[in-house]
Amino acid sequence: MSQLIATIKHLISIDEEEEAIIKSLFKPLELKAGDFFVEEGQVCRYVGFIEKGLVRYYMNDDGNHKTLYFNKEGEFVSNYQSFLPRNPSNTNIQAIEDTSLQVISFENLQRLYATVREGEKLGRLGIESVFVNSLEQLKSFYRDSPAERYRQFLHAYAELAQRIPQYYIASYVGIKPQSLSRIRKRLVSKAD
Amino acid sequence: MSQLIATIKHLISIDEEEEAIIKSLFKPLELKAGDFFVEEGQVCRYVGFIEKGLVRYYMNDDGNHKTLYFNKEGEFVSNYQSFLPRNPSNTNIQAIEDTSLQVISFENLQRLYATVREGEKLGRLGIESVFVNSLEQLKSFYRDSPAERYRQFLHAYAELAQRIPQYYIASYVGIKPQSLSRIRKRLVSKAD
DNA sequence: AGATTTCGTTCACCTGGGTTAACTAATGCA
DNA sequence: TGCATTAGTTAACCCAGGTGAACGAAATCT
Repeated sequence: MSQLIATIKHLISIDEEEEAIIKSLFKPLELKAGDFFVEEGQVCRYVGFIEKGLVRYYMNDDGNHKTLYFNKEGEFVSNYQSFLPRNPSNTNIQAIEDTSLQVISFENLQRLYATVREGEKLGRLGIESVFVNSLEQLKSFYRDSPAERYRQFLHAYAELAQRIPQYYIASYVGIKPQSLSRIRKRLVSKAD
Repeated sequence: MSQLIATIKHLISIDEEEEAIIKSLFKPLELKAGDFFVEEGQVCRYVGFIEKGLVRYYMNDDGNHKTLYFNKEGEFVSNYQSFLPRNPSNTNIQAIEDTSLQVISFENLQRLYATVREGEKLGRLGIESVFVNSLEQLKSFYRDSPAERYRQFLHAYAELAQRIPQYYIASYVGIKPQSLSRIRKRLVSKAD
């Protein structure tokens, strides 16, 4: 919980009273590896803050799982496209490892907006960062080859590369595991 | 201006007084074909509503222009990633045709939020729709081949295909003009 | 109208990711 | 502990898009 408060304090100023309110609005959630934070067809009921663990977003392309994103400890997780308008989700969010979260419901988030002075700002910053991430990822598809996207993934998530299976990384990069193997081989021979 | 009001009424309820306020907060802007709504490095100062004409978003990938999106009459246009946090834009928005807009500044948008009862909702719906579009586009890169993306473009923007040069469409689809020519030829031969 | 640039097409050749399949190593399970 | 499944690698072949160049048709300029 202290991690969550620290992260929020990086984004907005809160006093002790507000800190107490925020703490009362979140509740813990534990996911085992393989459990779902949201599943396709369900409405995403929470925004979660990951204290420990790792989740992946993926969509189902008849049978094929395409990995869209990862979130790790210290980050917020939600399908805002489902959470905000309260529509059924068209993507899945699944724990890759056993994962501990603090989650806030839609109703409690409205309370947070109403009672914490910079609450709305917090919400806005959260959405903005998700939005910017998705745009950056889109731009990367326009700009970069799969090999380059893999290189950037390693660069941006060096420590995660150990915890995420290759075939999820391949999927995130937009290619097949066999192709990622090939790319890795090419990178090693070009070793720098 | 009446187009703008009609579009807003599709999204939220406003009374006559609010309608008058909204009208007072927008001002007209005319762009000649080739003019910029925002240019890289500038802060995007407006959200615009296109009354007539057509714009494209593109990013500069050292010399290569990658087209990210199009907006036509009846749609809102802005680089929210620059407009909201008031950061310099990393993309360009350029008129493809002579374009007539009604634009609202950041300050006036805050006034709209403050004085129109469902103003905040209007803002939220606007952002949400842009966000959803960008996610759908990202998913399409994971799911679909360039040929399929072109097919979907024709389906979604049938009337625009006449007004947008091929090489912009190719760029939007994520391929070279030569490849788009090839794809078009394949589509014709498979004619259905 | 004539000259020039821009746009779209076609072609030949190249390249990198997809596919299928085989194999090994690691992991999970009984 | 041993067996079965899953994960990662390699290889051969295929194919769609990239590249560079050439060409004709439009659009633009003077």
